[in-house]
Amino acid sequence: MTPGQGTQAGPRAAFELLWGQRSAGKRGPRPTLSAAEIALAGIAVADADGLGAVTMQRVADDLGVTKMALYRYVPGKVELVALMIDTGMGEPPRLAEVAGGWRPRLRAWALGLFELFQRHPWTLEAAVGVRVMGPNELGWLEEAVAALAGTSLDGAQMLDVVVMLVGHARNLAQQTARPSGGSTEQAMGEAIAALVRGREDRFPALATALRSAAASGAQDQALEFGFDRILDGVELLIACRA
Amino acid sequence: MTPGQGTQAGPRAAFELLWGQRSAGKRGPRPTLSAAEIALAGIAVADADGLGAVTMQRVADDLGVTKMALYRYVPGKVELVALMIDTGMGEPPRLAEVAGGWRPRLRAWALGLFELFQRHPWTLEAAVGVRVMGPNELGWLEEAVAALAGTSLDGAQMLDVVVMLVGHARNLAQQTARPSGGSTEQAMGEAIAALVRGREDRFPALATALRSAAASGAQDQALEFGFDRILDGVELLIACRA
DNA sequence: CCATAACTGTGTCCGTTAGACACAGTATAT
DNA sequence: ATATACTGTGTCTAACGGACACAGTTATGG
Repeated sequence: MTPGQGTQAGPRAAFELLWGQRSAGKRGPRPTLSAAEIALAGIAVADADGLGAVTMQRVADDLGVTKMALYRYVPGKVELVALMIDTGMGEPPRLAEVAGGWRPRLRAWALGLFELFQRHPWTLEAAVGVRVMGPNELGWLEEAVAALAGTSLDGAQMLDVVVMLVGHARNLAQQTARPSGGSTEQAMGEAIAALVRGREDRFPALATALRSAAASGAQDQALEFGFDRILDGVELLIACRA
Repeated sequence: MTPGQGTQAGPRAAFELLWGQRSAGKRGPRPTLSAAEIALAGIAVADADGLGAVTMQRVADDLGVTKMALYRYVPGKVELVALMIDTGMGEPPRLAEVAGGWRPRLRAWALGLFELFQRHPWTLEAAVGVRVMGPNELGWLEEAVAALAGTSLDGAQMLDVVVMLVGHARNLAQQTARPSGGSTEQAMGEAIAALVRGREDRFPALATALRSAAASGAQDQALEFGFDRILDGVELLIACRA
């Protein structure tokens, strides 16, 4: 797409990289790198300077090799980013150790996902659109569905609940992302308030809501608030089905 | 960021483009274009061939001018994309005409947002991270908050509810996006099922959930399901506060 | 023990991208 | 009529992802 029309590899190559194991033919010089190392270097770059700074050149420089050497381990940049995402997710949390049934477990799961998005903000812009999920990402999904296994929900509903939680964690991480320390309510509130100021006639409801929010001083509860509402709704459904 | 280090204009330029009015000095030749026209051309390109195809060159070609002519109206590409987003949103829906109080109104609002994401899928990858909101985007927000104006919620809670709905609509549009007609449950379900197949031992809960979902045959209810759960939770809160 | 075959990393090249800048043409105000 | 402000164009650059040929390295088969 972007430059040079790229390799028309398609999602096939990404699948092989994420799920296939290195067959490791034995002949030839020892590989000085591995796809995992490259992914880690890319993650380091993305964490430090954003996804835009992740360049084959930059990653190669940080690893002390030439840009083209990376293509021995990684089919292309999109596949590298896909591997970065799955590597950055890491092992899914062990929810079986969380006591209290499905609700505290799902809550811990969603909170962990949110913290992950905060730790690696670039995943928000990297993991968009239809893409191939990796083993770790699927493992996260498995854990969440497993937490709902005992309930009266059917399979489709379980998946829908998980999608809801992902959406909320993701969307909230997105707004609390960049400006170096600004918290959720603060970042969003101040940005919007600055726009509404002087235009209260065009946005009256928004203006009063912002005044009320600023007066009550309650901050950074959007994440918890959303989880509470969603889980309340789910609990209601579970109760109705029993 | 990406190439050529770009203009270090910052969000200032985006704000001017989105909120400032063209002062329109009178001397010189008639401008053959306007920022709005350029944004519409960019939207057409993005709708047809994706955000990756939106190039200054491509947009300029479609408008019958040179690439550099665009820079007379638009500070740079990021500002153009910002204007594309706000233009693509269009006028916010008139919720006052929806009968039945806050719940049907919020539902209609969120559904409209979802349809908008489906109509312009590129907004999903364009509108990430902290960015300057435009007048239309703020107008959408105003409508949603206004729908909640009569309830017992305080300002911060109203904003939190809206954030939740945005997150769900966005996240769901993201999964039903590309593969040309694949519906939500189908697209996500089939993609995941293909990965789980042959690995049922690693993802047991997921495997049974997928089997159950496939058996029940219920499809494309993830959107409605999420809205119902969220609004149930909100209704519960409103009832508790009264 | 040696030759072959497979594998690795490097250098060079290409097309495309966003944007800078100087220039020529045009329409209005004085 | 002339100066001034504005428009669109052509040319240039740095950086990007990726193709490709090549030289160096190591395990394997004879």
